[in-house]
Amino acid sequence: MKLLPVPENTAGAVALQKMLACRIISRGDLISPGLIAGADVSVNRFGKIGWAAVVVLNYPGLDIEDAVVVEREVTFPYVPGLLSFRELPLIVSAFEKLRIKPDLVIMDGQGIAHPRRLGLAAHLGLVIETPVIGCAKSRLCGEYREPGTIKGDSEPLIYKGETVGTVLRTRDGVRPVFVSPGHRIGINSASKWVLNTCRGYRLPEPIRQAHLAAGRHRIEYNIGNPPVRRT
DNA sequence: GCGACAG
DNA sequence: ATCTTGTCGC
Repeated sequence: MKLLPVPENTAGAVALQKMLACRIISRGDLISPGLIAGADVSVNRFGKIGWAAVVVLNYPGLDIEDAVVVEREVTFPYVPGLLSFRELPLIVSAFEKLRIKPDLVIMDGQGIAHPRRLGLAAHLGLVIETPVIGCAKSRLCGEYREPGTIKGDSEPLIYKGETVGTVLRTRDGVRPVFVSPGHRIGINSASKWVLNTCRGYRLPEPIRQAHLAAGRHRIEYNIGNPPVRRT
């Protein structure tokens, strides 16, 4: 089956998600992933062009070993719950250009903490057949109690009576992040590796570096293509 | 019908 | 996501 088609409409996209979700493996642990990648997408103001960045870091050093940024037109609109159809084409093509393949990926967005259990990170895991963790900056679905205020404090994220992820404080006094398995990793291991790759900032280093890389390319584009202005 | 709603 | 400088707080 085609894992990432261009959906005819939202109904088709939803139907595909329901079929793919049953393939997700949300269990397992990783003992020592020597290479951890971060992925993120930046889209310009009009949602016309996007930049997908994938940065591979070694662990535990977290030095950059490889980085790829892909620039491409974004076609699918942003619809809550259907984000993967908008961003995955870019992300996947960036992964294909990577010289070094990571043992684990941390992706900006939800994993199985999704209405149909197929958030961006889960969908990515199926496509690249690699362990992926979803680490989102805000909630899409599910309920939770506010975790303690200290780095490492956490609370389960529960959706329809089922624990789908972890609300995790990655730094003292900042808003928590929403961690959930994407594919080939369990809930506990997912939050463990997010915490292990946090170095003084709210977001784990792999995602932070990917975000920075994508942003740099967007700036370059803006310099070469000055925005038209009205006087 | 109403509110919620990753990026 | 993006538009954006200074500013309040640990």
